[in-house]
Amino acid sequence: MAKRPTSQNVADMAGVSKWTVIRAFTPGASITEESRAKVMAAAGQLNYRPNLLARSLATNLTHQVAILVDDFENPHKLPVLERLTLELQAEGLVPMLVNINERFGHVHALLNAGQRQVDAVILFGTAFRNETLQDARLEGAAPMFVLARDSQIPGVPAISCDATIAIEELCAHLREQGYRRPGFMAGPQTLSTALGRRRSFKTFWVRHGVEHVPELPAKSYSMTSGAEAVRHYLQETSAGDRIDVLMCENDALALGALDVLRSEFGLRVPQDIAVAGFDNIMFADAPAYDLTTYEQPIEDMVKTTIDMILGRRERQTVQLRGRLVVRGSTKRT
Amino acid sequence: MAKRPTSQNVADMAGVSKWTVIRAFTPGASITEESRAKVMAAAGQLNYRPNLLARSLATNLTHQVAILVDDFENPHKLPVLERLTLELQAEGLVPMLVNINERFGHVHALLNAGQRQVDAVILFGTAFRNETLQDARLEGAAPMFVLARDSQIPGVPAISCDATIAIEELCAHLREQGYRRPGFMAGPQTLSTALGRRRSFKTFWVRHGVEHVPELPAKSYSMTSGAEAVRHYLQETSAGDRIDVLMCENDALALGALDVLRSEFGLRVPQDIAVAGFDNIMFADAPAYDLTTYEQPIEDMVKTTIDMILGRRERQTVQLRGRLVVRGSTKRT
DNA sequence: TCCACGCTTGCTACCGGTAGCAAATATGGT
DNA sequence: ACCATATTTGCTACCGGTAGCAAGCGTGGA
Repeated sequence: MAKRPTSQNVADMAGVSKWTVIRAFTPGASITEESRAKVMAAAGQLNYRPNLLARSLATNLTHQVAILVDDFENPHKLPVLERLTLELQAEGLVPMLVNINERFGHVHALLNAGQRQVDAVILFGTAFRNETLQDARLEGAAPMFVLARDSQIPGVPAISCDATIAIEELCAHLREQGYRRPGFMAGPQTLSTALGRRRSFKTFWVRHGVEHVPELPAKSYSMTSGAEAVRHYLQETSAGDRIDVLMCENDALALGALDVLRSEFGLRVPQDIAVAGFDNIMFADAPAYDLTTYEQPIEDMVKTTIDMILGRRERQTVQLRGRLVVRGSTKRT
Repeated sequence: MAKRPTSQNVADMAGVSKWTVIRAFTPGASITEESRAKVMAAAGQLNYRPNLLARSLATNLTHQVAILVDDFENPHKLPVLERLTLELQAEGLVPMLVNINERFGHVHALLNAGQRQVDAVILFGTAFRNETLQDARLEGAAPMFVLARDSQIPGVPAISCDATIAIEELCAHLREQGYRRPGFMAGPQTLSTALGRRRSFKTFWVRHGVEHVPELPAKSYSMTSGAEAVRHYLQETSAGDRIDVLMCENDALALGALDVLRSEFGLRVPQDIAVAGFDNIMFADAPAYDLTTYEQPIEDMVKTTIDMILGRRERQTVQLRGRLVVRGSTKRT
């Protein structure tokens, strides 16, 4: 394969120095129209475009942003990734997608991103331990931003959906519909950065006189875990003691639960039991599910994150307001 | 923020030259255990790691691979992206995710990837015109690979699921179940690279004496388009003339169709009409859908692509065999 | 006519590595 | 002890740009 032409090649052809070539490609640089035309003609012939790698090395700016993701099971990731890539690209930033898993952990990924000199790292909904991000080796690495999750780490801003408001709105709706025996399905609790949804949920019901809120623990944030969790709960609980509304930490769990409630236990939703989720994934809207849920302000979150990355906004944790989406799975009437 | 240390900084601290520092970090380089230890001690102190940008510039290898995606509506993208990122990372390659859309087309993306000196570009299921990829400006750009789609472009290998075998297997199953009035729901046909699924489907039924195979055109590969397409078909067709099995070009279309068949027209699946899809997305397995479908050999496709990128396998178009997944939506018995 | 000034162009030094040659040092055989 | 050979280390040149200074050039005013 032919080697890519460099500014020097273009310069030779146009009969100018390589710096003049560079200037022709630098907006606002000092160059005559005549030289620019000569350069552009030669560049067009040779099919020249500046090497961004070399530019990055010299300017110490790569315009690359790493996005760390660890849960590809959740369909919610897709629309956020779409938005994130779209908006990053609109700002001339290039998204680097990093798959976090057992073999490729946060520290590994962050060190790697650092070596590649990325301008910023977005931890998109990944489950991390606070200590991990405070690893000494990460000193002086690229600035980090936590998206769609909490973060207690000083200096690492989190941009997420305001869980307190969200859960208040959701619960107010559930109470209004007459539900009084709430249960909560929670994802893995091993991480200190667990979402505040569970806490807000309990707080609401305690305030309204419901002391005991059963918890259905799920192994992961997936449909199958949601199915398992509700199956286990129903097998262990007598019909009389059963909850009448199940709030799930996200839609994936909720949809898994819904399937089991209906197809395995023959329960009617929402007559026998209501179900609500969080995220408003595409399938929540399908007639087969018709799930009440809460939509995160994706666009707002993404734009806020990018504004912080570009320094157009103060880098600090913010919680943005989402939107309640009421559907059939919680409408008793 | 403190500037990252360079090999020179480490060298000064360890009392050696910067080249010795580099050698300490180069596997198999000629260096004494003693020097390496000195260097590593200093490097540890300073928290030094080689700058991969500089390395890439010098070696003309970035170990970056661009992945072009244009349809984030399809849930099938997620598991493939997971696998792709996982396997790329396992080979020390970094995935760059590029969102292709109206504002950011193929040529733009390819030129950009070229400027960033990526080692390869993967067109993952994107809808492109042949002429686009033959744009003169793309001369000498990074090698391209088409994943999960056909490609007629010479020099651009496509790695996809063998549609002929897949459709043969699917149709054989449908015929065996007694279905004799097949219909096909096709995605947008504007592109010359349309999938071969439709052709194979017609071929099968013509061979088995079914001359007329109605076609249900969908505007895009999404659930809502699938819903629309089937809605339109049922409104236009009298009950007697109706098909008894609907094959959809992918699962997203199939699930949208299923929802409409059941909830809007009160049809029973598979008794009144059977439905089959393609891709085996997560929700195809849900009790609410229980969709018969065909699973693409994701792992095999991804590994083959990477082998070609790394030059471990000849760069040529291959079609790999997937797996038929029979579920309730086509089981009459 | 001459010089001051502004715009344009070319230059050196640099970003942080790699490649491969040459010098310095270590090892071994006789 | 001494030289041949192998290993280790340092060096120059380079990858393809950027930054900012200095020289070249053209123009206008005195």
